[in-house]
Amino acid sequence: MSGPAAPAPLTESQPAAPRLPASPWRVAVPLPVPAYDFAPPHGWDLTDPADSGPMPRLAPLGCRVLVPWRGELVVGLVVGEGDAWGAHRLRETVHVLDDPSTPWVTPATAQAITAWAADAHLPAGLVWCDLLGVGWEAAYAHRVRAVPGASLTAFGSRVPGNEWQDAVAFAPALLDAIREQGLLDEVFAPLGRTRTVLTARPLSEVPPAARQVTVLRAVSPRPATLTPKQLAACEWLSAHEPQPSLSAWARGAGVSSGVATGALNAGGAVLLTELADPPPSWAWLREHGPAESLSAWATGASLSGTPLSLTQAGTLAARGWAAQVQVPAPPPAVPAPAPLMPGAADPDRLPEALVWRLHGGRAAARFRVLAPRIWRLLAQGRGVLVIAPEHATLRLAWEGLSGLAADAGTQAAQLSGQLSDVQREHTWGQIRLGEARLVIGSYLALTAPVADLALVVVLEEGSDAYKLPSGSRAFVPDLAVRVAATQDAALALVGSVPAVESMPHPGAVLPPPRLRLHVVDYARPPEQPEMGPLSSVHLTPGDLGYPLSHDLSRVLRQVQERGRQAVLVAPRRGYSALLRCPGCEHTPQCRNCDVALRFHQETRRLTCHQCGYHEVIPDRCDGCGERFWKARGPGTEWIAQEVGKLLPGFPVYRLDKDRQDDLAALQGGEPGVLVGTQLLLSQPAPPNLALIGVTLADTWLNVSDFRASERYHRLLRQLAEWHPERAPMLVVQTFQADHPALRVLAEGRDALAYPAAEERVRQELFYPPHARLAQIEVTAREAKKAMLAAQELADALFGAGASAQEVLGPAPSPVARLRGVYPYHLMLRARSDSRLSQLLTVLDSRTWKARVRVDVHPRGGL
DNA sequence: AGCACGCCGACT
DNA sequence: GTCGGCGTGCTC
Repeated sequence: MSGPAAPAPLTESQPAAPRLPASPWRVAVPLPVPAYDFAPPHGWDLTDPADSGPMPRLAPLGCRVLVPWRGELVVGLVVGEGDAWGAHRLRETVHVLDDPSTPWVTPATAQAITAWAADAHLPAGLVWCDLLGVGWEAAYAHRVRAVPGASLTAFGSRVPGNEWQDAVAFAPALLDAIREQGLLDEVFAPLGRTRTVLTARPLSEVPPAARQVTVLRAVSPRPATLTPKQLAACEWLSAHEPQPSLSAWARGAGVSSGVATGALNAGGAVLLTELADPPPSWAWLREHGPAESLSAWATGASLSGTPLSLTQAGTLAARGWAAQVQVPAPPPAVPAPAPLMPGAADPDRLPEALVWRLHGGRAAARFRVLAPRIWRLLAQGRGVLVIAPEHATLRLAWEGLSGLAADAGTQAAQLSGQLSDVQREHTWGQIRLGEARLVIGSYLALTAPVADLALVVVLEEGSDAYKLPSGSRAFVPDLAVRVAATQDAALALVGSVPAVESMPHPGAVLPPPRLRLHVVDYARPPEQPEMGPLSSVHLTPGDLGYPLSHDLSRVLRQVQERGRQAVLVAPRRGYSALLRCPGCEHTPQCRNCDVALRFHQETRRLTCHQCGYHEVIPDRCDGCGERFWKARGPGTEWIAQEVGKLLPGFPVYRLDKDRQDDLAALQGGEPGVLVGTQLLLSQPAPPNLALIGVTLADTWLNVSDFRASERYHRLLRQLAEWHPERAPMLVVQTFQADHPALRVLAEGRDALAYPAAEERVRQELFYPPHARLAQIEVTAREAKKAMLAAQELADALFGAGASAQEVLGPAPSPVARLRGVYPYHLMLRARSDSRLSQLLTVLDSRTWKARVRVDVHPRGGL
């Protein structure tokens, strides 16, 4: 390849020593397909400036490349070396986008993620598409020509010639056909980010037509034929010339326009075409410009005393006084680091193990303990990556840690979906060039090319938010383990409470935050359940009060009296979990899924929380024609309504997926009650918080998932440390007041108590961390088809030597029908990752009669 | 994922 | 006679 702008890694070929051919490259494209092999670009193995021996150049691992894909060029990531050249004739990589000395992704990370994808039996492209959030959209100028001496007439009439031409002039498929024959020369040049601005065009470049004006000037000597009035007008004109128009002249001279016309016709004045003075707004733009837009020009000029309307600005620009030019865009604004905390250089008392944990206390306290370690590593010139599961944790981490970077001689960079694409791209560049060595972000930061990575911190490693909802269903902490291990970096698990899986690692624990806990035990009411009014019938066990117990109501009234703040956590959004006919017990169901429809009172709708299907509330019961419904299982709407009845006149706010009230007053310290779902924890705690109520804790336990109680315990711990200083009263209403996940809090035990107990249970039951799980999901439109395919799969597994302990199921999904399909689940349970991967190879042994999907390390029932 | 190919029901 | 449903297969 040659040309004016040869791409970075390619130089003119030198007289080559005998060389082995380079291996193919394995390239992941952002599609749910495996990584495919491509040949290196033409000439790649001939031209390594750094090396003269008979070795092929290595694959540019972690670099982005352009590869031909279905007749077009797509961005791919080099994730490994391909198999030795097989029978398949490989297409060539067209271009390497990144300089191999600063790859887009750290080569070790590229391998770690790809290896995980292989172990999970997922296509590499699917995993990379999920995890690499920035870089797939490369902006480049692309020019083509025919290879010198080649004739492209066989490809048609509109084909590249011998001169370089912009590739957009040709159909991608045509170019690819020529490319495949080796007859296309191509050059690529990266395009920087630009913006369009308005500048004042230099006078010499303003079109002459724009500058010319017709003006009136007096003629001297004055013709003798002028009337007295015409003469006076001409005298005035000679003192005030040039005049732009007859009417302006007449007005100025104080005569009628007839007199002026007459004077002109009599030869007392002439119309001349002259070069005008540039308009003042042009001069303004030349001095103060460039302007971002027409309106910016108009307002800017007007503000500094040069009146300019938007239409005038438009006219001037159209006539050529201003030009639109592309200028390099300035770097986007990125989040500012927090001020430096004191104590960063304090002694570091944290474990030195390869994997360790730090839990308990409050977030700020954990970051204070963590800071000396991070500071030390940064000061040594190494890199640190901090991963948070959601925005609230990310914000706290940024506040608590980002200040360390400046003091340790580097920068902190934030990477999350909160930022714009442009911001993320800019930040990625800073990280890639080693300018920012402290990276704090969401899962999108996991593949960031952090220089000399020494430590990966996973915050709240047990959080379900780490389970990616999209195709790969990856659990981010699993990948963080791999990323850290391949780079010999340590892994720290830091959060309010350790995941049960973290317990085997060494660690530190901070004392639990102060807690005032009150448990309302619904299971121990006086005998004789008593029938109440409609909204509080069956579920009311005795007279404890439902859904707000008398105890909770009493504290809520105190909150109102004292002008404080309270938060109520409801287990679901909407008004109620379901509607039931009091006559025949019929419950409206979703038409696509086997679940009851949720009742939303505000929209008067029944909605499926699985698939989004909704309908208006039926007038009468399908089964018996009854006209009234009974609501069961209170949600946020119901709770908020009860609070409104209990505390008349007291502000009630709501926060869930359906409704996000403006919480400015509450965050400013004004009194009120906030009712919401778990989404509440994504907000800072209101400053005057005196009470947190959990309206029905049992909902977190009634989930068919072995992690349900762990999740419930984590929720309680997070609520307990939510407020950064205070210890609000935590009121938990439950039918299971003796549940150990709750009891350890009541007993003031530390963050390890419950996970440690749970780990012992898991050991007996052969569950994580003592086993590795993978769920195989088999789905089909007919239940029987899915069931039979799942059974065949199970038989194949047993045939391949799986034991009865290793294969659980198949069983229908907890929701038997979802979005119109029937999922069946098969759980694999192995001693080790390698055994699990070995069992999973059975999936690839043949094709199955239903859709099969693997979820390694599944979490959550639904 | 997208896009082709391919085989069976309701219509200009 | 065709248009169009989505099942299956392929992408280096």
